[in-house]
Amino acid sequence: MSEPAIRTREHELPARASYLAALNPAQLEAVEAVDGPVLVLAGAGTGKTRVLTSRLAHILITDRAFPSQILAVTFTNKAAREMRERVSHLIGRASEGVWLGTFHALGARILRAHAEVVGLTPNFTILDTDDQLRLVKQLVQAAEIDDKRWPARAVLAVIERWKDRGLTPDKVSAADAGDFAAGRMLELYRDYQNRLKAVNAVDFGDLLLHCLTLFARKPDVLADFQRRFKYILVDEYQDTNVAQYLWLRLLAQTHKNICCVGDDDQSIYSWRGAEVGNILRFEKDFPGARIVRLEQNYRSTGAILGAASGLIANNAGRLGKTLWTSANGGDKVRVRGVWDGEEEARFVAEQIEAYVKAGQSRGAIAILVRASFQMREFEERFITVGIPYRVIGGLRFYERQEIRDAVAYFRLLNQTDDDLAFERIVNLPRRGLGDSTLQAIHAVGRARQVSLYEASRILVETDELKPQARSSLRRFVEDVARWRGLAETTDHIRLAETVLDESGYTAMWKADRSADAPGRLENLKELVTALEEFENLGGFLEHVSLVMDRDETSTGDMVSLMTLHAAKGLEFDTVFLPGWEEGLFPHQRALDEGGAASLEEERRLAYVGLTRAKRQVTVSFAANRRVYNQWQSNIPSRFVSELPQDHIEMKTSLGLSGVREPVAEADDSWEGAPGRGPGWRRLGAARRRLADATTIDLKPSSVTTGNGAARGYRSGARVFHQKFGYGKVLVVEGNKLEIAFDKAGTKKVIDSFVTPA
DNA sequence: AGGACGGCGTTTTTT
DNA sequence: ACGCCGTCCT
Repeated sequence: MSEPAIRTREHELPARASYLAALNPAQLEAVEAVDGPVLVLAGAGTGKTRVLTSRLAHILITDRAFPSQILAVTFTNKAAREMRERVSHLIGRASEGVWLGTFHALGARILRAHAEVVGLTPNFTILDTDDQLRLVKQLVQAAEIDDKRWPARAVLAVIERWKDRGLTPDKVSAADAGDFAAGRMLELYRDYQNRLKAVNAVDFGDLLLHCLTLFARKPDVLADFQRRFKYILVDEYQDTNVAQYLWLRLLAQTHKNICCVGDDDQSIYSWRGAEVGNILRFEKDFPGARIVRLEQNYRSTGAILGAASGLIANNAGRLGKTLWTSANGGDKVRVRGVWDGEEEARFVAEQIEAYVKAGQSRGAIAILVRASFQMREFEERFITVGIPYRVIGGLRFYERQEIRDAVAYFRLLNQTDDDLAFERIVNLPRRGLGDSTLQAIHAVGRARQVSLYEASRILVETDELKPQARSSLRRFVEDVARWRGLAETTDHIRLAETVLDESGYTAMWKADRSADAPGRLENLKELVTALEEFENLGGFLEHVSLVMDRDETSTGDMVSLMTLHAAKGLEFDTVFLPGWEEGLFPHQRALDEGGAASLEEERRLAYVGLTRAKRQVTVSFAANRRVYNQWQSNIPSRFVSELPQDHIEMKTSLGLSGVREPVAEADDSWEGAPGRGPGWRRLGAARRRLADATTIDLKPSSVTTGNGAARGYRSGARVFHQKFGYGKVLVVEGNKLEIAFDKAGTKKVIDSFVTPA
């Protein structure tokens, strides 16, 4: 330790000893090097979270700083939560007071305290993507730019990339702007920022960008923070964008005790502004920085590590790490070629059944795909044979339509200036306030320079609107006013219930006959329940837009299905990596648009996939795949041939060009599926295979999965299925049902997956 | 205001 | 093929 005068309270010594004793030499170095800048290059599975949490705990336990003098930044709420829990565990009490959170949550906290400096009030709204897009679309149209050629999505993407780079409109150069949006991109960016300010709102990028502006405008405020944060810790440093990097660099200037943990080989988010360059230039920015490499992997077998290392070695410009493990050997990475996507799904399902039969828990198995459309084939297969699974990723709670609608009501009550919220709900449920009414409101708003809500109040006092629209709008305005009044006397939970009820919003979903309406009502209930943890609507709104993430606590022993991106940071005993075909993985679009750099990012993605596995990996590729309902032939991914021979075991058959393997007998190509169907090498063309697909039936063993004693469904019965919604039973075959779903078409399903409707 | 029809896009996604 | 969006029609 560099400072000898560290005093440690007696009673904490044992704890201290134990948490340090649990570290390997490199980890210990990273934890104990608390003073001065440190970059920890942490390979996959080398215990980076342990290092971060131990380091934070170490700073607290050795009394180097008060909790409030520590800034610990993560990218996701999940990571923040985990870090808080683990630190609490290490120090034996709650880690309260530490500035621990995501970049955006911490940015918001700083910004709310000084909102006026950037022209906002402290109760500013944080917009979601929906709002952003609607706003941009309005601006593009107002500027009379062809929105077919320059869709809002693309315009917004440019704005966000600028924000990622820390560029406010005045910092964007003409060259940067280019001829995008008919050369008026910069103008649009300005308009966008002005509109946000006018409605007292920010987007996610602003949470950091406005901080930078604040720091530049108020050196004293910056100096306060710089002095306050004696120690800074950053997780997933390879994912930081320029704005985040600048934010960190500024805050670290006084004490320079910044510790960034990252892995350049796991940088997979450049497409949303992440700069691997940040990690590569760390030493330059923080002279004298100490670099610690964590190279001992505690997760995977030697075979898996060997395969992954061999693959990633094909990338240039790495900082370079040599992962090693004491768990040498292990099963080789299995590589399987199959005929088409359906067969791939069937193969994976059979393998999973075999693993489960052999005693493996389903929760320890994951299928990691490149693109989410690949999931469908697996889901269908799993449903058919009754393998319980869960999809990780997808819609977050806040992104659900009904939640956004409800939140828009709350936002309007919180701040009547929130025009975007107003627009969203003024006619939801339908109140007969259509385009013409909305236009009239907009006109008044523009003329008087007031919010849409204010404009509506003015408008209902005139006779400009037709009587019907006028009374309807008056009713809405009065409702909002009443609810706002109610907020003075009632708690926010009652208020929320009242609003959702009196607005007719709940009734709207109750009247909806579609399959997902009951679920939406459930979600609304959950939303109200979530309110209980907050003192007021404002705090709740912050939480809902910044913190509340998807509900992934669904219980049960289930196989996980997710994209490779969603898998970062997770680990499983057994991992399936399907779809390793040129064009899909690496994805054609990455190859077309990003050149060599994108190919390397795809390769890192493959590396991330492989290193998720502790014990077994199965890579697979299909010769044919239906893409947008057209059959497409593919060759195996170049990544397949980049896997070192010694660590893989490949089985495939004739007909897959680009594979150097000898022809294997069809039957022994398939472990766990002896004697199944004719090997496809004997089939001529895709057409024949198509005909064949319907004749290959379920293996009897497959059908017994699930808890499926006969449930006595009869044909004609109405049933409900978690994923497919309502439907009618057509055929009953043992515990297999053929069901015509109202929305999802006709499917075969195991009876235990449906309930009587 | 709301349903019907046609055109388009269709990698990855946190906050 | 499909679903979403925008436009057009009733």
